Amino acid sequence: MEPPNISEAEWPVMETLWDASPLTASEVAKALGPAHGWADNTIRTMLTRLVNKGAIEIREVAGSPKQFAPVVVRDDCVRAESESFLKRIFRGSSKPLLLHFSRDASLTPEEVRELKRFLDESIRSTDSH
Amino acid sequence: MEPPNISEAEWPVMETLWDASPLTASEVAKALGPAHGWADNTIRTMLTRLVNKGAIEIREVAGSPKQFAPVVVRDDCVRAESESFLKRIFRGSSKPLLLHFSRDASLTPEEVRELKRFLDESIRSTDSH
DNA sequence: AAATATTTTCTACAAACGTAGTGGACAAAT
DNA sequence: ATTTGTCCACTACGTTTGTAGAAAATATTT
Repeated sequence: MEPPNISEAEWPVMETLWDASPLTASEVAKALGPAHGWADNTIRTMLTRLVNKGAIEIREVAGSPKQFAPVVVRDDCVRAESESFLKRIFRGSSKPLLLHFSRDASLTPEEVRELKRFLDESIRSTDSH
Repeated sequence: MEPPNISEAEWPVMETLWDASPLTASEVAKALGPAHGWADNTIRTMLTRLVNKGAIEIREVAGSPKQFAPVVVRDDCVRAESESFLKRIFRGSSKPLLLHFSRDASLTPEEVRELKRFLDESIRSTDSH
């Protein structure tokens, strides 16, 4: 099950549902807050489209508003988007990507330590033979 | 000058021109090769649209096919896309992004060293005062 | 010049996106 | 029950994207 394409505007909606679900449409709207300046109906439209895409599903609850919950796992969507991004913008090559994002990362020293550990591990697992 | 939005399909065209320019439409088509399976006219349409977006420009040459050349700098486009990607998919937070892409990066030990240097620098530039 | 190949300009058209309005259905409050 | 508020199903509509055909304008070859 390839995760469906989630459009730019749809991402915040998905994030909301990944953070907490199931939620009714108005709960989603409340969670998103006024920051986006979206009319309620806009959010409902996005929810409908996400249902059609198979990204989320409806939970019918007798006598009360419908609820929505993710079907696709966030991690899968992140992976898919990341892969496509890597290919498209960095020609599929991780190193330049990592360099790019390292430059402006403004991480704390602990975060840097953690990352370096990861990098070391990625070597070890690579040159196994 | 904010770089204009370059769509998914348009990126390979831009890359071609960033690699070598100016090129005529058919040179672009040749450079792209048959891999994409695009009709020539498709490529021409993309070129026209990129001109309209201000991403590339036409160099008129009397008595021979028009040539196209980038107006926007690759690095600016990469930066813009990267920022939007970081915000959208990783909630603006570099660390998870770096972790994600480190995992499957399969870098050589030298590359890892280089990256670590960059990470260290990003600390230093942060706590400067 | 006539025929042929190439280039360029227009037009097309469906799917996806961003953004929402309308109007009916249903539930809650008076 | 009537009003009022909420929810939801439909419809709308301009833009961007992916993909290209048709036809006119030019250039090239014979």
